[in-house]
Amino acid sequence: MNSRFPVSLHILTLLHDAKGQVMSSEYLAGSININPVLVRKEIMNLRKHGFVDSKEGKGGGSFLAKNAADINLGEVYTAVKSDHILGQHKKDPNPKCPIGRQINQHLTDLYTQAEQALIENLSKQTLADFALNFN
Amino acid sequence: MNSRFPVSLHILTLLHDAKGQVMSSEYLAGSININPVLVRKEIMNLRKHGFVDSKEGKGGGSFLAKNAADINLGEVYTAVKSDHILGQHKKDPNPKCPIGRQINQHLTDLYTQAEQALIENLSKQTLADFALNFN
DNA sequence: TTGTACTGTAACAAAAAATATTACAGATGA
DNA sequence: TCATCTGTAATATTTTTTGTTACAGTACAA
Repeated sequence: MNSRFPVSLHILTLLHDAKGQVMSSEYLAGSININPVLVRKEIMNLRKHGFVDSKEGKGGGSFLAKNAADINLGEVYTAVKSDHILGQHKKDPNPKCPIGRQINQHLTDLYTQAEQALIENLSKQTLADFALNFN
Repeated sequence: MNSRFPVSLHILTLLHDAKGQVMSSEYLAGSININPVLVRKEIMNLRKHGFVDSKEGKGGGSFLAKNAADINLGEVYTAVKSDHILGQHKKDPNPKCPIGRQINQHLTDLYTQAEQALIENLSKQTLADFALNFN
């Protein structure tokens, strides 16, 4: 499992905390303790989804593009996730086995509904709620 | 993300389908299309949790140790999961940053409740229900 | 108009995690 | 007593994730 979700949430929390001030990838990376290039990549994704925006050039950096109360954690999760939460299944089970032949379809169905429950739970909380935890 | 959950579920489904007959790790591995040693390791874990049992020696193999209707998928997930579903967070964010200093605790809290929702959803379905999908 | 400090992005390297392989002792049945 | 399994360790390979280096392009500011 990669750490894109926690990294994204960390970035968003920092940007929220910055109250509109632009933050450099260098600074964000310093708080998270990862490479600035990874931060910039993650920010590209967050931008693509409309959560943040950024300014190039001297004095540039990034900032929240919408109100923290309008970003829910289910959306953040969705924006970040790539493969199935329950573990990617083998692409090529044995087609000669009646179970092997059908398992991927049924796993996909199972994952889809389980993931939906996860997302619904995360969606109950906004970035603003989450940031409220910090003092 | 490893594929322990789908592998475990695949094994359990095959054993259920076998209706009590012992199945060799070789056969199971053949349906899943992975290495038999991995199957045996996964079976050790499923055994430890009381889902299956196995017989050594010639003609040996494994079989379900309880009724499929008494194994729910939430339990299977719990038996198999190692790290956090939402991605493990960095162990060492910057302690000098007020956000970095506290984020891990809050991520853990968030994960715990989100994972709970996932498990509750999975628990609605038993192995018997899942196996019913196959024909 | 030139230097400085950023972003965006690609290409490559290193580290970590997952999976596969080999090997073999011990159990069990025929 | 042979053949066929499990259980398990040790090691190798592959894949995924993360880090690093590099540099073009943008914007501000002296």
